[in-house]
Amino acid sequence: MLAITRQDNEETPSGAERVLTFFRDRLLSGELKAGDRLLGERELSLALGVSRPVLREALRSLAMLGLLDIRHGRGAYVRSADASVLGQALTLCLAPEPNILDDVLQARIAIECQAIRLACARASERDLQAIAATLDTLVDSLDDPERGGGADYAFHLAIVRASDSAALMKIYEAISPLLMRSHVERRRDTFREPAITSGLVEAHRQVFLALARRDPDEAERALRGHFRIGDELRRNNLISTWQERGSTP
Amino acid sequence: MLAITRQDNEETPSGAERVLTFFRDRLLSGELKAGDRLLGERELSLALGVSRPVLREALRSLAMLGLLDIRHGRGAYVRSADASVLGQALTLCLAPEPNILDDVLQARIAIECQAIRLACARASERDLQAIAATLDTLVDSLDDPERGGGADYAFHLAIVRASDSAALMKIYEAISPLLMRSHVERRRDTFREPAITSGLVEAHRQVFLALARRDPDEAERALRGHFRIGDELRRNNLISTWQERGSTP
DNA sequence: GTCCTAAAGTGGTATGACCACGGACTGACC
DNA sequence: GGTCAGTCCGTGGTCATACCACTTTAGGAC
Repeated sequence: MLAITRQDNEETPSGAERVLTFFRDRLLSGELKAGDRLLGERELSLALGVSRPVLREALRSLAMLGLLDIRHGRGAYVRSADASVLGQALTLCLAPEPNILDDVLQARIAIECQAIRLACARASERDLQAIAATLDTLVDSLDDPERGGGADYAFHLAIVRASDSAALMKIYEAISPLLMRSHVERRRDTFREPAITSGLVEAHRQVFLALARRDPDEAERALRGHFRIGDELRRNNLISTWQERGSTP
Repeated sequence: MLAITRQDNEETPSGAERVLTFFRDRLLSGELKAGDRLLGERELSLALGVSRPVLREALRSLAMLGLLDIRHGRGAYVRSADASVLGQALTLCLAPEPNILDDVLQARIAIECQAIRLACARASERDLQAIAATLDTLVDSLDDPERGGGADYAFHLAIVRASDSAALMKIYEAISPLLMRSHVERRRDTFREPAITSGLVEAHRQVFLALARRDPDEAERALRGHFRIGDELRRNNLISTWQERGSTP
């Protein structure tokens, strides 16, 4: 059901509902595909038998869900499925939860560990080359926190992409905004010392090698190890920060 | 950003935008919390300086995102974060993808495997008892496909819940609708013979025991084994179906 | 006290008009 | 002939107003 406010039993699908179901059906069935242009609001409202404000409410709602791209003076276009809406919805859903920025890492680990297993079986040579390229970028940008962070993300994203699973990819994109916020937040706690960064590269290399050898168990093990190390580093930094504060109140 | 159609640079936040950001901010900051009742549309439109149709567009959009519950004759209430919207958004995002009902199983495996690892560390005694209860239901409803399917889902859901990770839980709820469709679709391919069902119970029991022993590696191994067996069964059934069709065209 | 009814308040819809933006056509100018 | 400017048309964006449908509630009849 696209319409939220509805749970009654098949009465008269009041105007706005009709419009929503009308588009939902056509979007799900593929009759309306990305890039298609909708009729004008006036014609549509006439065709669907509703007033223009009602039609607009439905259209705006669909735009809010990221399904339509409505542009002033031009018209409404069907938008290609976009994970950004998912990310927004997830952010809003998880907003009231405590420690969500820590918790979202669990989802990240979940997706990536399964993705790398699939990637071991499905990754094409081009996928592997793409991942290797992100590794090169990672090495090149060790001293640049900004670029380095981007390369890090690109590496992990490339792995998920190599899994060739649309579901894993969409979910990963959906949690990406929260992942970014989490990453930014813990930048305050993590220092990139040379010893750490070199270890970081090595960890990524191990993950990549296991993947290139098409060894799922080893790849997942390496990946989990990589995550665990990062977690411990952050924890240690937090501890030492506390200790410093304790000694100099 | 809650508003999709906007990417320009800080011009005049046209009416509808103002309303959207107004509510988005108050929802994210917690100033508006679940259960709160909004002012009437007429008062709100007056207070925010927009016309009622515009105000309604924004309100309906928020309702579409599951953030508001608007009821005729009563008013608009802030809704507690609900994963059902996520599920709908995910369904619409994944609609154009081929074989999405198979692919969503990868996401399921990803979430559950990480969830059971966390559950090994975090599950309370009550969590374990809840999981055990679903196992009992599963055994009791072996001959009832309907109840059996429900018990099966309840078992896996209880594991995710025991992980005590809001993110994993929300995502699992989000993919649940697709999971259901997937389950229904492959009911046509899977026959529940006595030998299979007994094996099914045993597989679930092994998963539960490993979890109760708080052994993450073993628990994940058992869970992956359970998924793999189900996959192979389905594949074999498909093969035999094809062979039958081939022999009797 | 209980029940029914009517009024008030709420969201739902419709109409019509006007404004703002974008593109296309057409004309003049180079 | 090509290019640029202005105008016009179609589009979404907004507004005001009126009326309808549903829910609740308060008042009156019993």
